[in-house]
Amino acid sequence: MTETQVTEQEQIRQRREKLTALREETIAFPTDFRRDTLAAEILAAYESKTKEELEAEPIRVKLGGRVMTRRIMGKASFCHIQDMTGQIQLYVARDNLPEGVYNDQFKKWDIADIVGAEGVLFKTQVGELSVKVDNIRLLTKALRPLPEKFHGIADQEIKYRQRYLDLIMSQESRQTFLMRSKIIAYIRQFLIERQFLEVETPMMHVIPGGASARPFITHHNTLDMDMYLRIAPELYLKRLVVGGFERVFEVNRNFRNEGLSTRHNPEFTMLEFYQAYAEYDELMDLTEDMLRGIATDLCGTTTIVYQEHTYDFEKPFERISIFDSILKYNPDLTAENISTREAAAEVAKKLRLPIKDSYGLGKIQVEIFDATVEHHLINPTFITAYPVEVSPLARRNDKDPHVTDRFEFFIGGREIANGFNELNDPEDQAERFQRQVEDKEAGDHEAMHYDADYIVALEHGLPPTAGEGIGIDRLVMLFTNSPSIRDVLLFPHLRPKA
RNA sequence: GGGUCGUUAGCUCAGUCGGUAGAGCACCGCACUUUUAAUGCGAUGGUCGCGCGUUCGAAUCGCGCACGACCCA
Repeated sequence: MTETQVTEQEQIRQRREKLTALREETIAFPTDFRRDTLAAEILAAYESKTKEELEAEPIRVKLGGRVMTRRIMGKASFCHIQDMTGQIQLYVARDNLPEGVYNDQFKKWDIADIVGAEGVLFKTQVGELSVKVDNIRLLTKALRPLPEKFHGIADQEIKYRQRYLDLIMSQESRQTFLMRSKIIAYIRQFLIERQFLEVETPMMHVIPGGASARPFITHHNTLDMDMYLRIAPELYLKRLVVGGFERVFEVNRNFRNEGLSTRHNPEFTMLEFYQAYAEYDELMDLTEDMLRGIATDLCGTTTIVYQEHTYDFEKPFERISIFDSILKYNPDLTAENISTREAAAEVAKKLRLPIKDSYGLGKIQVEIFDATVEHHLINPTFITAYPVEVSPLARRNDKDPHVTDRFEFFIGGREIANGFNELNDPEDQAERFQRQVEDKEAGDHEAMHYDADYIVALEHGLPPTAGEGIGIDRLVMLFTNSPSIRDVLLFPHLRPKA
């Protein structure tokens, strides 16, 4: 006996013994079983049939699934099996099966085992559509028991670390990830219909760019150089627009070396898309259409409930500049209070915000916004006209050179999207990168690098373009009423198990 | 980084004032051919998160650590 077998719990040991016996008499893990239908398909098609109709015209089915419950009553049993669509009840009686199968096989199987069964549909005394089984096989022996059937898994840690158990046990959790898949598929279709081309750009960057964030560092052995996991695909996608792919998008992972929280995971999924010959207000329209479409087509309603709030996706979303939003939510402030660096710094000081000497007016305005406005943005809201200082890749506004043609989108006090007219002036971009390098040298770890190759691309000519990024995880949280980003990530990052 | 709560059987949870570790589900045995949290009877199963301390004696009290959840920055 090995070390593990000695310490193994009794229940696992018993199952392992059954597997050993199984190996001796047959192929323990057969692969030749084929099913011809699924639990939910059967329920959808025959639920409405009466007991008599099912008896008059017997319907044969072959199903595979995991045994979730078992009620053994001597020579007959009921059990529910679960496949990817849901559960259906099997009626397994000794006299309906080939000689010996019931006593020598079926009764020795356990909850969690995976079986293949065939038989005819019937209605039980209380009217549950079930399968009267006349042939059943064990397909996969499960060596470990399932969590308690009634309460399921209460420990969040187990739900995250052993997601497969959560998926087996929780219909709600399966629903969330089904919805996630549908949302992403919807977005793909939505963009492809509008002539966007889906592309894949590098995950490993020599210069991390496209966002303000600390990157993960990795190392390429052959080239003997450090590389960075991407923090955003932006600069590559815009290179593609230079190349003539005038509408592109990518849905994929970004990596940011930051803390973990209910809203942050080190790797998260971002949609970025770029449309030449468009401006940012058109992307706001497109974003509204997309979100309204997800609500209508996938949720079946424009009224979205998230935690304690209800959102109406029917109405047009509010659009307000960051400057005006500060005044709106700080009635004691006037335009003068946030129009000069000196006055704004005074306001920030009263709010006890940490303001560094290197911060200009724009950065201070954004700090005030983050502290006093962001959490108020419960209803879907576009905040526009972000300062140039915090928007190193966005095009300067023609009328007000202090701000950019940019917006961010908020729901429930959370940032969901960020879009702007792309800065396609290579000389302006070079100056902005230079400014970022100065910030980095001054100690700002999140400041951008100077990407000379990207400047060369811009020098070849980026057509007038608007682009946007949407945080998919946060979007899925919204549409699945999930309080934590971990609830919408199949395998969220946790601290290593002790 | 700070605060609050939690960690006891495979799972869900009790555990009184510090005095031999409890229940339900699961599992095992017996009975049971329309059950569905099946039922009835019986049995098995424990490094009480880890470490140190207080004490005649610690799941219980104290300190530290680990992990998790929530809130705050």
